[in-house]
Amino acid sequence: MVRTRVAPSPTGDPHVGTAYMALFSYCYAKQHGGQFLLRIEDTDTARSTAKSEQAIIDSLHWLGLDWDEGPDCGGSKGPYRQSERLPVYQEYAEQLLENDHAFHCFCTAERLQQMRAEQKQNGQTARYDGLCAGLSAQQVTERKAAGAESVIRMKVPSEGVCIVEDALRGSIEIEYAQIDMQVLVKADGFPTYHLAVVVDDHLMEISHIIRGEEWINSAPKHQLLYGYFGWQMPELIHMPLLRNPDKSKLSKRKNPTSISFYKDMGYLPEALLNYLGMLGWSMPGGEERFSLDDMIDQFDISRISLGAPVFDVTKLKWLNGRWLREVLDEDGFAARLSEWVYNRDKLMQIIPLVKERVDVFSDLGKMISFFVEGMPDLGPDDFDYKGAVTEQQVKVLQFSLWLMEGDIDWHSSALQQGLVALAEAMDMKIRDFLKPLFIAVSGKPVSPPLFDSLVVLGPEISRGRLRHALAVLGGVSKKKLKKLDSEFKTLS
RNA sequence: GUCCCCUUCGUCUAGAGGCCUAGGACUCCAGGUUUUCAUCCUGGCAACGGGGGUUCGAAACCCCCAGGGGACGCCA
Repeated sequence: MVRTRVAPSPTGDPHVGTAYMALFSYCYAKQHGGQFLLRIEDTDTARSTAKSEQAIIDSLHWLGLDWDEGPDCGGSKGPYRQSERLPVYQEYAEQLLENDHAFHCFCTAERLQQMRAEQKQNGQTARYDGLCAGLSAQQVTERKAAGAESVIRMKVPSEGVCIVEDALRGSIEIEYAQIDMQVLVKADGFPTYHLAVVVDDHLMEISHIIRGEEWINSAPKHQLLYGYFGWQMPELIHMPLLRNPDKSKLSKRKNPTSISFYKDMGYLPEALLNYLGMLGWSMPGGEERFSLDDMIDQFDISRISLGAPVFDVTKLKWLNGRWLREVLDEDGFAARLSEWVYNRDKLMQIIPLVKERVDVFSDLGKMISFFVEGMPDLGPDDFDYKGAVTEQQVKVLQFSLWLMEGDIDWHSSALQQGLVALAEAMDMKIRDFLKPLFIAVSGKPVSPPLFDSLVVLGPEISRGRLRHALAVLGGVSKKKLKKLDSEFKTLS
């Protein structure tokens, strides 16, 4: 039985890279008549949020990548949220300890940092030096009794070569000496990714792991753990990483990476999926427009190319256009359009903002057009008003963007509070402060109330517009960004 | 720095030793259709990273180099 999974961590916006892995995992499972599951990897207590988990679930459902088992729908191998499986990991960590495959480690962060720095300086791979590996049971007990914090690390052979099989690349050889004695259980008692993923994939009977290439280097650790437990290793399929136009790993600083951004911009889920499918994979017949079902029918991992593809929004846009005009008839188009923006929920959000400002319906057009625009059509001239200082505007926009990228509740009052506080910290009148934001967000010097508008637009589009405005104003150099960053930090 | 992965037009890709004077698509340019624009159609620009092998024959196989990317966390 083929069983695949996608296992995102609920930190921040749901990423197109997650959708990419989910798509390939889904296709592989479905093609083989197997199951696809969703597991939430929330073992990082500091960064995981329920909000993010919900956003991931919503985004993947929007795309139509539905799972057979998961935290929202249950299943026989649950729970599917790692924070709810703590006793399970504890049991297996205990087992490793008993069989001498793991050990307690009391090293401090400072010591580890120093050790790594020295190793790197000596041209070695940074790796735990094994100081605590030889501690006796008695020593461990004593130190614990004395209240010392500790973690559990896995043991790794000091010699030899580990060979992991990748379904796309064949054998990959990595010397054990290169492999770190990974922490398996943190001081807070939570497992790290490495322990949790192995235990869960085995218990959930995952047969094929489709994940990003970034994981290749930790595959030996996982294989070692499978060996320690006496479990069968699943097939490994490492997908190439999606990249920014500058070839670095796809990141939100350089490219919109959030699935909801594309949803809010008015892309069709079918088109996004289709585009993701053509990155690193192609239909045997060379068709560029294909549906999820087409992909499942024709899927074949031997058609995956290994060069990491650049996520090119221009081509995605063209593809979306094809779906819009070639696949949808007029009824379908109308249905999708109202689903996107002219739905009742959205209108009910917008109406309170414009009702007082309108005499006849025909006044409405120019007032609300910015709610349905992607990026407003802006030029530097639009920021040229009485008393305008570009330098200052850039600062306002960049600082506001950072504020909005932070952990802020996307509600009118929270946004108002945050921005007003920022204006005060910058010693600016709120009116002057808000002006460039109005222009950036609405494309006009006047618009319905800003904070409420931001809420209607949503975080993705709002941030996108601020970035767009910054670019219109000439962009911010790396050097300047650094300077602004330190200034921003002193303010907040 | 150490280790790992990758390498065909600017970008996404086809290519499983002869069908390759390397095909398609996006972008861009030129032309046509269209009252405008868009769509659509036609055409054009543009690539096998370099060097060694193997072979009658290499974009494809092997080796070296270079370039790019990734990993080196009590993040995932």
